[in-house]
Amino acid sequence: MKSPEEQLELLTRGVANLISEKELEEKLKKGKPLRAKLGVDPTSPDLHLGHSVVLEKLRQFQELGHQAVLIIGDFTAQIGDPTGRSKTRPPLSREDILANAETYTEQAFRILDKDKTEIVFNGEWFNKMTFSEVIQLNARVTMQQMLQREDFKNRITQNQEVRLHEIQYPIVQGWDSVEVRADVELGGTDQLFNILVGRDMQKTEGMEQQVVMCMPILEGLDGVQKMSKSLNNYVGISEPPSEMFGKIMSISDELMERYFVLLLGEELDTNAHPLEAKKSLAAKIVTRYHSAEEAEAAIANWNNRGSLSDADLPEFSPPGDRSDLLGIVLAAFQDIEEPKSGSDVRRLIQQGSIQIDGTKVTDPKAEPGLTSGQVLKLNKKRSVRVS
RNA sequence: GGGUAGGUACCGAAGCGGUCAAACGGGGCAGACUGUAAAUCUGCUGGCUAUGCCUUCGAAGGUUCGAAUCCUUCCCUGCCCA
Repeated sequence: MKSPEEQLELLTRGVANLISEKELEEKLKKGKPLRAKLGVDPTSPDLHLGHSVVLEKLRQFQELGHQAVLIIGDFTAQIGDPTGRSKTRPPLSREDILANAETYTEQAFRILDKDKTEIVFNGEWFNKMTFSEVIQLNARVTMQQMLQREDFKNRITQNQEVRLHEIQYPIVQGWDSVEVRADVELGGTDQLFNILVGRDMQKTEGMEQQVVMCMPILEGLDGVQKMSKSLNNYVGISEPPSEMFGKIMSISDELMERYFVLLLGEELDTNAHPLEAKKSLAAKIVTRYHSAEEAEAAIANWNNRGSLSDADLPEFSPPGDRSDLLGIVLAAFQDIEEPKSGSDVRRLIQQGSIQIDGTKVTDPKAEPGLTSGQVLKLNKKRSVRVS
C-alpha cells in the first residue's frame, strides 16, 4: 500500500474542488480504507465519457485499497429528476429503474472493479421513512441554506419556478452520506452544494464529516455545454469503436486539449499536428473501452472514409416498393436507425448531401437504378453500400 | 384569497381579425472552405411521392365568409399583496 502522502498526491490530481485537503490527509493517515461514495440516479442507463471522469477517480480510490460505495438513487429516480426543468420527466416505474440500474452498473464496471464495489439502493432507507421522519429530516436544513444554491438563486432572479421537491434533493442526497457513513463523496462540480449538505448532516449526527471531492465537468462534443445525453453531445462508453472514434474526431482543437487532460490525464503534445494528436486521443479512448486492435481498426476505417473501396460500410438493400431517390434515401436512413421525415430527406437531397459513388444527386424524383456495390452517401458521416 | 403579467414551433421571442406554417435570434441540419476541426459564408429548419393538401400558436367551446389574433369557460406559470 502506498503511503498517505503518495495517495494524497494521486487522489488530488485533476480534482476541481476539494474540501479539504487537510481533512483528506488526516483520514488517509489513519491507515483505514476510506469509504468513497458516489451517488447516481438511474434515470438514463447509458454512461458516457462525462460520467467516466468521476468513475475513474473512484477507481483510483479502489486501486489504493479503499472502499467504493455506489449509491443507486432508485428512490430519487421514482420522484423524477428536477434538473433542467421545462422537461418534467415522467416518473419512472420500478421496473424501469431496476433495468436502468442494471445496465448502469454493468457499464460502470467497465471502469470500476466490481469485486471492490459496494452497491446500495437508497430506497432501502427512504422507502421506509414515515412522513414525520421526513419532516424531521427537513427540519435539519434552513430555507436560506437551500436558497444559497446557485441554480435556485438564478432561477429565482430570472422569475422561473422552483418546485419544492427540488429542494429536497440535496437533503435526500445528504442523508445518503449519513446512511453509508461516507468518508469522501465524489461528484462533478455541479454537485458541490449537495455534497456539502451531506457534510452538514453528518456533523449534526455527530459523525466525522465527509471530504468533498468534485471533478471538473466534461464539456460535450459541442465544446460548450456539459456532456449529456439529452443534449446529444455525448460519447457513450459502450458505443462501437468506429462510432466512438468518429465522434471524438469531430471535436474542436480546444476541446481536444481538455479531453487529453480530463480523460487521459495527459498533456496535449503541442508539437504534434492537431489532426494527428486528435487521432491519438481518439485511439486511446477507444483502446480504453474496447481494445488496441479495435482502435487500430477504427483509425483505418476512419482514414478510409470517403474512399469508395474497402471501408466496411453497412449493407443496404433498396426498398422494393420505391425506386425514386426520395424513397430510397428515406429507407436508407431507416436502415441505419436514424429515421428522418420525408421532408427532411427531401431537403437533404435538394441541398446536395446525397451522393452515389461520389456523384451528387439533387433531384428527389430521380430514379438512380442502384446496382449492387454502389456507395450511397447520406451525409458527412454516414454512407451505406448497396447490397 | 386579492391584484397583475403571461402561456406561440427544439429554446428565447415578435405577431394582436385576412397577405401566418407564423418575423428575428440561438440551437440543429446541409453545402462551400478546411485538417470530415474551429472560424467564416450560403441555404434549410411542422407533416405529406407536394405548383397543391393536412395538422399546429396552453385546452375546450363560441363569434366571423375568415381567428395565433375577438368572446366564454377551464388548466398552468411568474410577480406584488395577504
